[in-house]
Amino acid sequence: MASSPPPALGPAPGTAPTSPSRPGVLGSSPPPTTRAIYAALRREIVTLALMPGTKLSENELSLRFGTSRGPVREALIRLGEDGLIEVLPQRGSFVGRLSLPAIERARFVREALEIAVVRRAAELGLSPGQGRRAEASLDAQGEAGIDAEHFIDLDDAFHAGFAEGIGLGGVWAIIEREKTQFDRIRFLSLPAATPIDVLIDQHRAILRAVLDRDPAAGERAVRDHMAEVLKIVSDLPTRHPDLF
Amino acid sequence: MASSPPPALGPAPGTAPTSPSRPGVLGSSPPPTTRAIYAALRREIVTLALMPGTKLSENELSLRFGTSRGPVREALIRLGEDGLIEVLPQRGSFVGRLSLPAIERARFVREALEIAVVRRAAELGLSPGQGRRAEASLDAQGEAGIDAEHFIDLDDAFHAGFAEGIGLGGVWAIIEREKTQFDRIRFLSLPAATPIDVLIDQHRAILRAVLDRDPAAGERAVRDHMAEVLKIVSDLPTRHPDLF
DNA sequence: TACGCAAAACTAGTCAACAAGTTCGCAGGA
DNA sequence: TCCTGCGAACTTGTTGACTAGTTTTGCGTA
Repeated sequence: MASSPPPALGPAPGTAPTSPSRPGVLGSSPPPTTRAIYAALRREIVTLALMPGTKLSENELSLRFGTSRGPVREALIRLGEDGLIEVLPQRGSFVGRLSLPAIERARFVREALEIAVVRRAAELGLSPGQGRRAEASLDAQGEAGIDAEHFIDLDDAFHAGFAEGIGLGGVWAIIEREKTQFDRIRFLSLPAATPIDVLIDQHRAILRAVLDRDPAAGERAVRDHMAEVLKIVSDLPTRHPDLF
Repeated sequence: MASSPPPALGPAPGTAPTSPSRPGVLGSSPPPTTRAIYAALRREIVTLALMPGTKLSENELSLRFGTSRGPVREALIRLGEDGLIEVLPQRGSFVGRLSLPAIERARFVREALEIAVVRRAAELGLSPGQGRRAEASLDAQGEAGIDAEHFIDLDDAFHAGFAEGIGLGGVWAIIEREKTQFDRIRFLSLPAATPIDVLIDQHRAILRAVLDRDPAAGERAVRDHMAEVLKIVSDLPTRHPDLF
């Protein structure tokens, strides 16, 4: 590898430099190679391009990405820390299967944190700029329409906005980490998912509560919104038993 | 290193096999070497045996633990993921400094999650066994008295009990992750800390609310309890400016 | 004495080879 | 046909050398 010209980063399907914002308070930027591998694999796992249970060989991956096993190994550690893969010593690394308890736990955590965030946002109020940006996001969400992946990005940004609005952007990083669990089922059940219009209405209700400075209404709106996930989940294990 | 008989794991001050329970839903047990190094360093950082800002050289550490740089490196990655160290490429790894925003964020997250947990515990009720164990923990806390480190263990177990009681033990893993931030300041200000009696009274209030099936009272009790941290924090940066 | 530059002594990042363990398949016998 | 056991082909874990970058040190010069 040191003798031949390195062909840069590999022929991964979706190697967009997605940056799921390190949760840590400290900078600690991983080296670009490890980071790129992490981002690529993470994306593929979340979008179910890599199905749960798939074997991930360090050797194969290092071949595919054109590096040695070292950086691949470090990326796998990070993914393991995120609960996305499972490393069985001397046996192999596997894409983590979906787990109903894990999904319920993620829902619980997200609900608790978003309620706290929205409540505080309603108490403190948003700056005019933040309010305007939230409104703009709502419009953009309506226009996104069919493009589900784009809508998801806007969705995330909308929610993250409240955490940043109260000066606790780091909280969104934690939510994002947990959210991964139902991002996977979201991609699994995109057709059957809740109509986007309904989601946007719920977003609108949350924003209105915050702008009205009404914490209780905000909490109710968030609870409604989070309940949507439950509807999607219920019959999933019977429809896709191999993924659980 | 390969020629001489490996002297097992090194002469670390506190190499007790502390197991801060991996948060991930999946098993993913790291290899014992990495895990031991991680546990030892984590303990030293949290107890301030390693002061914020201290340089951690991969070379030095590998020498100290009697391994190569590989496992050390992997342990450092995990610590970085926990926000306990900061690794600056080509410059060095450093024990993370304390940060008021990070501490406030941790407090916010813990409060939000514990409120949600205690509320649900109050709604669902505890099993007789769980109730008895919580009572027993209260007694033990009283007996722990001076032994601060032992009290902290009991404290954690008491709180974790509620999460497990509602079948969401994983939630405590997230709290524990965040809690690290004020574990460090707890060790910093042990003498000036809130008297243990007060803390036990607050614990008792939380448990009573849960046993009385009174979610609102539970939330108030948790809020009171979490407010203690704020009292400790306030004048810390002025007393220990070098740690921030 | 004070300044500037160059070399040496660090740092983490990467790599390829080796070690130890697990799994799978095939050959041979009952 | 079925069971047993050996071996080959995997897997991750560990190692020490090498690379590229940063910081520090100390010497030579003004």
